Amino acid sequence: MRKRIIIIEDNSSIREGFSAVLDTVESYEVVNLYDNCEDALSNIDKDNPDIVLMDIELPGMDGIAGTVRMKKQIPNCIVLIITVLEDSEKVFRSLCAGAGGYIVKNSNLSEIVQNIDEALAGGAPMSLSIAKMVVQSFRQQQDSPLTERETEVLQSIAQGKSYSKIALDLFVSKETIRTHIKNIYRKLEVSSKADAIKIANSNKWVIGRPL
Amino acid sequence: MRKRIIIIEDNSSIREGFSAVLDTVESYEVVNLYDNCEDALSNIDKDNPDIVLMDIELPGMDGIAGTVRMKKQIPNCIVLIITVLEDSEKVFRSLCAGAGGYIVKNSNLSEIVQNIDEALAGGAPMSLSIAKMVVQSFRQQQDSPLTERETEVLQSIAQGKSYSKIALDLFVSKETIRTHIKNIYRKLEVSSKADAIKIANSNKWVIGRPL
DNA sequence: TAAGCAATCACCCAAAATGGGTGATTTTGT
DNA sequence: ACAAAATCACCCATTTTGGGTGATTGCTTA
Repeated sequence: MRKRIIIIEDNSSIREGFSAVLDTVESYEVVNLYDNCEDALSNIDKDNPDIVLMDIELPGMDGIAGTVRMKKQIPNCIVLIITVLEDSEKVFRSLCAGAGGYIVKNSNLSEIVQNIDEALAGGAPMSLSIAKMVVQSFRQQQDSPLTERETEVLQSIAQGKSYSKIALDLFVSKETIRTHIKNIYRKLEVSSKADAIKIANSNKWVIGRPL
Repeated sequence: MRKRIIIIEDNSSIREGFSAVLDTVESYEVVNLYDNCEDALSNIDKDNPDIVLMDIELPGMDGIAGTVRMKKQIPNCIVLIITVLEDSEKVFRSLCAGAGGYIVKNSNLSEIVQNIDEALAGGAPMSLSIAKMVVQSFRQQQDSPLTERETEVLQSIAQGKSYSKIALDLFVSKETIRTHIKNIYRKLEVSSKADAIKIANSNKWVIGRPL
């Protein structure tokens, strides 16, 4: 049976281009084209796609939120993100949202078909370059102004712990933790937990994920 | 000039095996073998390695902490983790710690040499399977008991924001946020921010990384 | 050796945040 | 139409937080 494909992409050239290209493939059937998620979502049951090609940058609901809803509606469909490999943050978030893989915008027909077939076959349709990019984005920077202990404390703050709890966990006095916090605030030039976490995170001075 | 290599691995068979194999390569020089990080660290300046092959599971300081200190001592050296591809959590953490790549324990000579040469060449010596595994570990679970709004609120909590700040950001009253928190606590059967974050994180009900 | 940094701890204070309770209304989706 | 979700309000006591101004110990490095 031919695989049903829908394309959600606001750039009409790219949208029509992909569509034209995919329609030449025997085993595919492009059932619908959309320039936004909302319309696609409201037709999703009728379209009943096997594959969704989704742009990340979209007017209204973006491709990440769209992916979440799409997977909720029809969990068996595979969402492939159409990307230009620029924003590793967005790529990462769409992965978390349940995207099944990627298609690079300037791919040629055979690459696109290969990606889709990989996805259909259940393999992880993720190119090495994308995986590397995402993983790369987790590398900790080495030039943090924070000491190891301060990083540890900030990490605990990011886990929502109170000063007292951190003190217990690190076997020191609450006052010691307070001192560390004060030093962290001074070094990062902030005066609240949220700001400290934001600064430290954007500079990758702490590990992004609570472990 | 021959590249200086040290191997840190507590299993003597693997350690000696790698050493023997690498010594047959013209461009490599295995300068030392260790069965723990501590000894390796104290000799690091003398050994002055270009490449460190490091096991993750080690007695005493583990390979992740070892990687951090190693990179701090000699930032230019490349740490390659010797792994059996089992624990995606550990793999992820070693990436964050600054590991430059991976070598699978059962690799044959040509694979090992290829990985090391890739690392030396500055490429990211990471197999697709490892990258996939790590990225996979970030997939959000779909069966969260939390609503979208509640997830959003918990996410903000994990960013260290106060109820007032969250209320401002989401354009609702502080009381609304408090209600959401109460519902979150009830659903997760906890009664503190830290516990809620811990539960939600271990079940991947929130995206692991603060964005 | 002296200076500097890191890590530890203490006490003061006022403002803010938190957790729990008990309500309510409106919107949304099925 | 019913249930779930999202919104808001006011009560209460306790804890947490941020800022200040100290101090001691140990390590490193100029």
